[in-house]
Amino acid sequence: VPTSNLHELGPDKRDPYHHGALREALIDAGVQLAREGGPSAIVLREVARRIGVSPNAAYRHFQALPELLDAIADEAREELARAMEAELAEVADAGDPQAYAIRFLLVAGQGYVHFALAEPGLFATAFSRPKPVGSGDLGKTGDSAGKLLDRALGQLVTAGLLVEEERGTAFINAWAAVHGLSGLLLGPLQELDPEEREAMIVASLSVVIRGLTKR
Amino acid sequence: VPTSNLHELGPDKRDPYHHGALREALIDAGVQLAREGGPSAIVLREVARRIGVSPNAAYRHFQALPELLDAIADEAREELARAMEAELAEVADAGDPQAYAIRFLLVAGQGYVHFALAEPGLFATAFSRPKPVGSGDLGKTGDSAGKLLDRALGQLVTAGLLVEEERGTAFINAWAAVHGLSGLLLGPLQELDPEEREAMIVASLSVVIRGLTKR
DNA sequence: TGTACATCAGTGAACGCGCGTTCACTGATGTAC
DNA sequence: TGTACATCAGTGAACGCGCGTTCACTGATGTAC
Repeated sequence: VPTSNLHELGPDKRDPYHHGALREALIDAGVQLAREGGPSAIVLREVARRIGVSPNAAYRHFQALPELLDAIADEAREELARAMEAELAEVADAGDPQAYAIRFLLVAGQGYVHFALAEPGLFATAFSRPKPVGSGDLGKTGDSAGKLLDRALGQLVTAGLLVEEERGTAFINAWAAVHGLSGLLLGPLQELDPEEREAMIVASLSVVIRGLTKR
Repeated sequence: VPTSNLHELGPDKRDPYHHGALREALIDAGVQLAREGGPSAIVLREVARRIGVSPNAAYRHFQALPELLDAIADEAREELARAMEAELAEVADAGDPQAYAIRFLLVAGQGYVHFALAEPGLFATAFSRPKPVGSGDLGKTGDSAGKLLDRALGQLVTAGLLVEEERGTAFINAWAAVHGLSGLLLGPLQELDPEEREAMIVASLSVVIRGLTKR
């Protein structure tokens, strides 16, 4: 194979010229670093090293490191949402809309905490460069995990378990519960064994749901 | 003043020999760095620089940097507890034990979140090197903030608002609520204005209390 | 269809920086006689 | 009370390291004629 043909064979790691999808490759490698060691493990030189590209090549695609970090954090948030969706896909609609709405919120919350426990590095990265959420558009715009929570709350409203005026409070409430639980289970409560952990997730979400829907 | 007398006058910044309280000074300076920039701002060389001591002097008092970091995180946790105590000191016992118990828990939670908002660097530092809390001794041992929460729950039990069997769940529940709220208000919800923020804190804690005490 | 040339996406070397830690040291302090 | 000496708590210099970023460059690609 003559050298001049290498480029016709598509991206080749050993031939760095015209990588073609370097931007995506940089983000992917960064996500991998985040997965392994959290936000502080994202290091431009190591990202480049993993792709087999010189460190300064990144500057063709990002103004500087922070811009790459933002892209990586975005990706981490997407992965969180995908993990939640995966768990939600298994929730069967069993006729009773009230039971379904409650179960949907519960599983969404479980998905959130499960992701934090399974991917602590990505979870921390997702919130290391927060995308501000305004009080007006809670769940409406922004990341897809927020949209899932908003959908869950909408179902509670439709089912008559939550009043529309409390939807904003409920949003923050439910989010705070799973977010806090995630932080604690990864931190001071890291010694809880898996069964205790799972029981706490369910109990915690149950209390929130009870508190929200009781009027 | 002859040079030989300097030491009799106690620690003197310009005369580094036999500083006397270097260990405490190192921790204090580290806490200050944490206050200003969070856990990642704690840097041994800068700590030493601020005291006016050579970097390696720290090795007389700490085996290595992580040991100093632990001491600083301990101190941050203490400061959190003190902030909560300060708010709790103003809670008046107004006869009704049920109302008092609820108010005590509410103010404890507010103190927690207020500290996070007022000292984000210290708050992050407090949880950057978590002291594991076992499932058996929730609030019994460990940091003093946990003891305050345990006291609050004890009062709820005494007042007949919480059953003893649910005390463990309640502990994690209430902690998760204020911890999560703190993280969100410092992160994605940082654009909420102070009134909205305060309303969310109260509303969030109310839901938890309602969910906990409703049986 | 072939060729000149601008553009694009990478390279290689170097920069200055600040870090944690180690080394051999030194001067002050406390103790034994 | 004075003196020899061990100990203690610091110093100063140096180490190796890895980082983000800048510079001038180069080879491949795409385009105009």
